[in-house]
This record gives sequence, structure tokens and C-alpha cells, in this order.
Amino acid sequence: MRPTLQTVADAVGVSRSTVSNAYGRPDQLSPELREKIFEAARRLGYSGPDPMARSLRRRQAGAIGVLFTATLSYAFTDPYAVQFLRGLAESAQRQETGLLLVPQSLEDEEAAVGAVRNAAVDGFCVYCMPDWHPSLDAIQVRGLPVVSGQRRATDSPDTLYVGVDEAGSTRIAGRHITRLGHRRVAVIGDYLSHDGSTRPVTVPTPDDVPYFVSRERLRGYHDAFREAGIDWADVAAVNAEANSRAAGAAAAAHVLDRAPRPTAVVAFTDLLALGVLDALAARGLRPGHDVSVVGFDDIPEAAAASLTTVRQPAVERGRVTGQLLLDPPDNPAERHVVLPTELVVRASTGPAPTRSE
Amino acid sequence: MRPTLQTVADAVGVSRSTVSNAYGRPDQLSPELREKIFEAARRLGYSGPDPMARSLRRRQAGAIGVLFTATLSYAFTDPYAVQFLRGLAESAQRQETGLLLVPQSLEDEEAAVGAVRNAAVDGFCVYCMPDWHPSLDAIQVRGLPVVSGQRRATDSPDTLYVGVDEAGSTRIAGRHITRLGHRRVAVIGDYLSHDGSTRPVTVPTPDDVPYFVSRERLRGYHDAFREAGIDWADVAAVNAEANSRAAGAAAAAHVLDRAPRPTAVVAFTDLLALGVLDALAARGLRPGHDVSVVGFDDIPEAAAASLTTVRQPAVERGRVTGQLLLDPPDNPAERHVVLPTELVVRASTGPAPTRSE
DNA sequence: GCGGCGTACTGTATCGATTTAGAGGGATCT
DNA sequence: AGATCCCTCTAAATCGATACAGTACGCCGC
Repeated sequence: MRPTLQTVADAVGVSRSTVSNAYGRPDQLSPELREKIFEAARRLGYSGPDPMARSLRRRQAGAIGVLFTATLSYAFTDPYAVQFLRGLAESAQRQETGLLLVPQSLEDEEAAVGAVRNAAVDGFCVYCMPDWHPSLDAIQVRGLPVVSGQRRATDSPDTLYVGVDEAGSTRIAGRHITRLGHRRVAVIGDYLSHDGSTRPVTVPTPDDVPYFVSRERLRGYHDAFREAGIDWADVAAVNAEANSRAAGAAAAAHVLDRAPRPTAVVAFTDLLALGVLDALAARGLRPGHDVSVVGFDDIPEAAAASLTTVRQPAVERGRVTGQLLLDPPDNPAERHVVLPTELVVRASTGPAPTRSE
Repeated sequence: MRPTLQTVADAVGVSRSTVSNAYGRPDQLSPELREKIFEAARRLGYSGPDPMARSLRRRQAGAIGVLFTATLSYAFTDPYAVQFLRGLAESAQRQETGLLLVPQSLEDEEAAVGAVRNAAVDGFCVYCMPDWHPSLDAIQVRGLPVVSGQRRATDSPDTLYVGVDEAGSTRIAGRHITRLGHRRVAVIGDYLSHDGSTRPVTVPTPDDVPYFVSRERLRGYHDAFREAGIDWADVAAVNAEANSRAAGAAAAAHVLDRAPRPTAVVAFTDLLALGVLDALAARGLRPGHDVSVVGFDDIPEAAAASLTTVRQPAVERGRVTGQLLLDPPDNPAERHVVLPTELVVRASTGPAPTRSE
């Protein structure tokens, strides 16, 4: 049988409490006794208080849960997500806390909810989940601190928020496009529709989009385009089945190969925008010349590809998320952090071509 | 006070056990009663059995711990690590298990050991830790299943292993280099010396290297070079302070800027090799022409950079690791998995230049 | 009418620690 | 000498659940 506190206590001839104190509160006993206890522990092969028992008793898990869309494995293929996690990990490490990646799936919602309910964590970080996903409700019920980068109408007012002004950012990006003279534009985004296939969709108004981030980003573009007198009905919208380069390219095909080709394509993420660039390259079209392209995030690859994009502080966002989660401030003002963004203009955007085709 | 099993049991008028069964063993009670219990739970805001209490009682945590060198955040900057994690995550998800990233640090070993001791997990995956790190011993003491990609003399024979034939792989890469006629070669690797700065080091024999993977990779090159009649004392070795592109470039500077410039540089990872390519570019030297470069891993960026490298199955390695961890086979033969590697020859290697400088 | 059996549920011990109040005893102060 | 205090250490309650043995009860067959 594996040794427990009791085993060690008996061996040394002290009480269980004293052994516990030896590990957790060195000031509660004499250094000699403490050393004697450690000695016995070593001899018996006792590796310190059992983490689960300790968690139960102290009512804290020493980990924060991170939710991700789609398969857990997907999280690692998005450079933006990776950066975000980096920041989060930094904060966590400072507090001797681990990161528990909670497997989430879009297909098997039951399993996803189960994972949330069973996660031994002190708080959750919601990274990117569509509004309708039941895991979000399951999290609420757990009653733990939650930091989210998105908002839903049904969210508890306790939910902490760390994000950016999504709509404001894309509004500025949209104005950049319209000032360059573009009037035939297309939008490519994930979660534009509830059904996740790559195909053109009709989005009567941004309010219809079922995922916060996409909704807000669309709203910004919608507003900017309207300001410039563009009829929303003329703006092509294509849903991408995933936030990946390949899906971006596939979505781009739907707008690039059709009669009046748009002169500008705005994408909701850099990964999608890079896919659009791939699609342009495949057709011999010059980015920023024949077709302007805008992304979002400013991942490292964006600079290399000369992609105009909205920069948001990925690592910082993760870091702040971690801080809020591990030590939630009481002051309501501090519970809602909006980080700055910046439009980074590169070569992928340029004046609208004067004559088409 | 938050509701517990007891609260719900009292509300419905049944025993605690029955409520527990309602969640964990639906076959133990009538569907009607089960529904009644869930109804009450919902009404009371009970979100299901407490994960920590459940973990304690069932003696299983529902998570596996992943250790990484250096700061936890570093894990995400290495594409190879990301791929590995992807595979691991896939296996874990299949068993409804989460991944707990256990913060490890090289500076604060105390904290690192503490993190290992406190991790509520069912097993550990050792990804890349220098042999001397005390966390490795701490893991042994925990007595949980461990899958490692490395071997130490002091490792318990129970340790599961998933890896590749490191020395065999670099031996083949080394022969590739010597067959191309290279005789002045340099080696760049991390953990070549115990002290982690970027600088030339003297490594009398591969056995002196304090980290399994580096030791084995060095051994392969050592053997290949000796086969070709190269004097080991003439092989320049440079330690890289980290497994990063920047460190690779910095290390390369030490060999490229010195009198008889090597005609080939072999690096222990693709990340380091990409750094070497950067260093070549900065000096106007042509890879595969003036200087040949070899990496290891075959990360996605390697193909884009035309880097000759050893391909090892990253995702697969993660996947197998997960399987072994969650369901350790009894058969000793299956507890030791060696995955295949392959030398991928690209443009970064070519015949040794006929005359120097 | 009684043994045998299956279903549906209960009671109790247990998982391994932490915490709080407090006991015992020597040193210090008055 | 007596009161006070501090320093160590102990005892008992508690954290929230699960496993297992056991009970109650209805039903079947002979």
C-alpha cells in the first residue's frame, strides 16, 4: 500500500497534523522534527501530500481550465491561439498553477459538457466557443471564476472579460478599404452560419451571426461599408468551415471565381487571410493590386506575407486573462479589460483597380 | 452554501448513494427516480459530483501531466512540440482525459519539483528534460505511469518509452554529409554542456553530454564522422542556449566567422538549423553550396526552407505516448516503442566545395 | 406457503489530507 | 509565586464523493 500522511506520522511517532504541517507550514514545528519527518518520508517512499486529497480539503485545484473549440488538438495549429496560451501560461506559472486543457468537441456536445463538469480547476478561460455551445452554460453552473473573450446575452454578470474592441477594430479596417476606393468587397469568416461548411451565406444583419467574435467583426465591416454607401446586399459573405489556411483558400475560391470579382476581401483572421493570399497566388492575382486582402490578429506569419491586418496583443491578452482568473478584482471596472488594437497596413492592400478584369 | 450530493439527496428524499448512482451508474436505479433527481439538482443549482472529491474517492484524476523544459510558455514556440502535443491531445480526448501542463523551470528547480508533486494526474509524460533535473526523480517517487522519450541510467524499469533511434538517425545523416565529401564539420546542439550559454564547447566523447536526446544525436554524428576518418577533435561543437532559431543563428556565428570555416553544419533540431540558415543568409553564404546544413524533426517550416533533415513522426509520437499512458500494456515488448525516422534530403545539403574560401 | 431470485435502494466505511481549537510545558515578566 | 505567553504539537471535525455489503420487497414456481 502506498504510504499516506498517517504512515509517516506513525513511523515518526507524531500526529498526522504535524506531518501535514511539515509540508505546508514549516513555521508550525521545529526544524529538527521537520527534518526527521522528511527523513522518514524519504525512507518510506512518501512523495508528499496527495494532490487530490489536498485539493478536496483546501477547495482549490491548482489549475485553470482552458476551453477550445473543435478538437483539443486544433488549438495548437492556430498561431494566435498559441501566443494567447503562452501569455496565459506565464501568468499561471507565476502562481504555481497549471493549465488544464479541457477537451471540447463541437460534434459530441455531451462529452464536452462532461469534460467541463469533471474538470478539477479553480477557474475557466473561455477562448473561442460559439454562443450556442452548452459547455458555456455548464461553466456558469460550476460557479467558478470565468474569463471570457466573448459575451453572450445570457452570461452571468460575474463573468470576467478580456478582449478588444472587435467591431471598432474592423470598422477602422473597413474604412481603410473604402478609402482606397474599393466598392466591391467580400467577407470571409468562420461561424458566420450555424452550419459549418465552406460556402457563400446570406447574413441579413450582423446580429444573425451565432458567435460573438465573428458577429462583432462583421458588425464593424458592415458599418464601415455602409458609411461608404455600399449596399450590404452586394457584399458577398462566405463561411469558412474552420479557422485554417486551407479553409480560407477554399472560401476565397467562392468569390474570386465569380463574375464581378470583388476588389477587396476582408477575412476575420490572419489564418483565413493567408488562405485568401494562397488562392490569389493560385490564380495569378496580385494582392494589394488586383485584390486587396485584410486579416485580423497579426500573427508572425502575417508580416512575412505582407498582410494588412489588425494587430491585437495576443500574449498580453493571455497574460491578463490569467491574472484576472487567479485573482479576480472586486472593482467592477477592473473586471472588464479592453486591450488596444492597431491597424497594420502592409502591401496586401492598395487602391482599388481603376477598371475591372 | 454550494449544494452537495447530500443536499440533493435530502431534497428528493433518497440516500446520497442513489444520487451518486444517478450520475455515475444509471443502471442502478429506475429512470423515473433518476429524472426526479436531475430535476432537483437543476432546481438547486447542483452541477454534478465535485471533481476533486470524485477524484479522491475513485483514485483517478482524469488528466495526464505534461512536463516541459524551461518556462511552460516556451513549449508553444517549438513547432515540433506543438505537433507532439497535438497527437497527445488526440489520444487523451478519446479517453475523456485532459492535459495538465505542469509548469517546469530550469532556474527554480524547487518550484518545478513542487509542481510535479502537486499535479493531480493519472500519469506523466516527460517530453524533454535534462537528465539532471530533480523533477524526473520526483516523478518516479509518485509511482504513476510515466512515458518518456528519453532514458536515464537511474530510471525505473517501469518507465514506458516512446521515441526514435536517435543515434541511428543522426548516423545516417552524418554519413550523408561525409559521402558528400565534407570533412570540416561543426555540430550545434542544445544541452551539450551543463551550463546553458551559447558558446563553443569541448565534448571529449558523446557520453559526457548531460541530456539523453542530445547525447544520442551527438553519438550518431560522432560515429559517422569517425567512420569517414574525421578526427573528433577537429569537429567544432557549439552549445545553443535554447532550442530556438535565434540561438541557432548565434551558435552558428561562432563557427562561420572563424578561420577554416566548416563546409557542413549539423544541428540537433530544425529550429536550430533554421537559425544556421539565417546566419548563412546574413553572411551571403549559400546553403548546400558554400555550407551544407542538416536539421532534425522535419517541422513544417523545414520544407519551406529546403532544409535537409531527419523526419520523425511528431503527431504519431504524441498519440502513442497518450495511448501507453492511459492504458499501459503488461507485455514488456509493448512498453518500449521505437518509431521510424527517415532522412529527408533537400537543397540545404550538397557536395563539399572543392576549394575553401 | 416457502425457498430462491432479481430489482431498487440504503448505510457505512473510506479516500488522504487540512484546519481549528486547544493541551502541555517551559520561559519570561511582575 | 503566580500570571502570562509562546512554542510545539495533538485531537477531532471536515472536505464531497464512491464502493460495497446489505436490506426490503415483489414475484415466480412448485
